[in-house]
Amino acid sequence: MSDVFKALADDTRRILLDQLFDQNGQTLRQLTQTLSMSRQAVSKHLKILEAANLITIHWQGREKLHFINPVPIAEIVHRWVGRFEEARLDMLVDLKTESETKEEKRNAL
Amino acid sequence: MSDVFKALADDTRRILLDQLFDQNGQTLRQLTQTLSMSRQAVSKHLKILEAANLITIHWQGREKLHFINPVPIAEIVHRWVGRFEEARLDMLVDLKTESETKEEKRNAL
DNA sequence: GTTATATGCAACCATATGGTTGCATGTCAA
DNA sequence: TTGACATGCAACCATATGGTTGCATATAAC
Repeated sequence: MSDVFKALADDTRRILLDQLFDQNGQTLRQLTQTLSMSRQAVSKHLKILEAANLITIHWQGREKLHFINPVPIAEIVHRWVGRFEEARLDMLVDLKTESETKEEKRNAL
Repeated sequence: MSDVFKALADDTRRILLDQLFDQNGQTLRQLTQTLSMSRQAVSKHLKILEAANLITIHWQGREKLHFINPVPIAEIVHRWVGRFEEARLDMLVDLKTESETKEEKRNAL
């Protein structure tokens, strides 16, 4: 869970996911081409994405194919979105009662 | 956008958001109490959350109150969830056609 | 079989990150 | 006004992170 957030925190790794959303199953070499960094750097990023279960690897001869694995993140992020959604609704109430006291405000959510 | 992901990547900061989901508008001192680290460390984390627009600050005398700001993240994360949802549906197709060729597989998503 | 291609592994490096401590400042309360 | 309390600021430190390069290995192509 922590791994997923950490994996998503890096710009390069989000770009890599973008790449795979665009065309799934690309090789390391392919994914490297659009980025301005070494193959090894990209490989490290992909390893982190794999460890976070955001992508899966399929070997085909000497080529390493990368596929998006959307299952685990969906639930996790959903949980967080859900909580922020609730908070958003409650915030509307918050705005309406701008003049309330500190104690009341503390208990608003 | 990048800031939001980076802010969420840290365990302590997610705990802090948890704290605020539990009781909104807590002071720095209050938020520090449950964590086993210095007030200054917590203050830094809160600064990062504020910079990412995930919380907002209200000063009340010498006390700094922290409130969750759910608006910006909701949209951003929604975008990502949406894409992963799409990918999840497509992956079902993927699984069904396990025996397809590499080229076909590359174009599956 | 030889050469080119796709990748892994390991050492190394600069900077970012998450924490600390010490001191300064502003506000509340006696 | 004096003291306690809530916070900020700055320097400092250890480790994590994101990148590099050089070399090794396995597969494909000629």
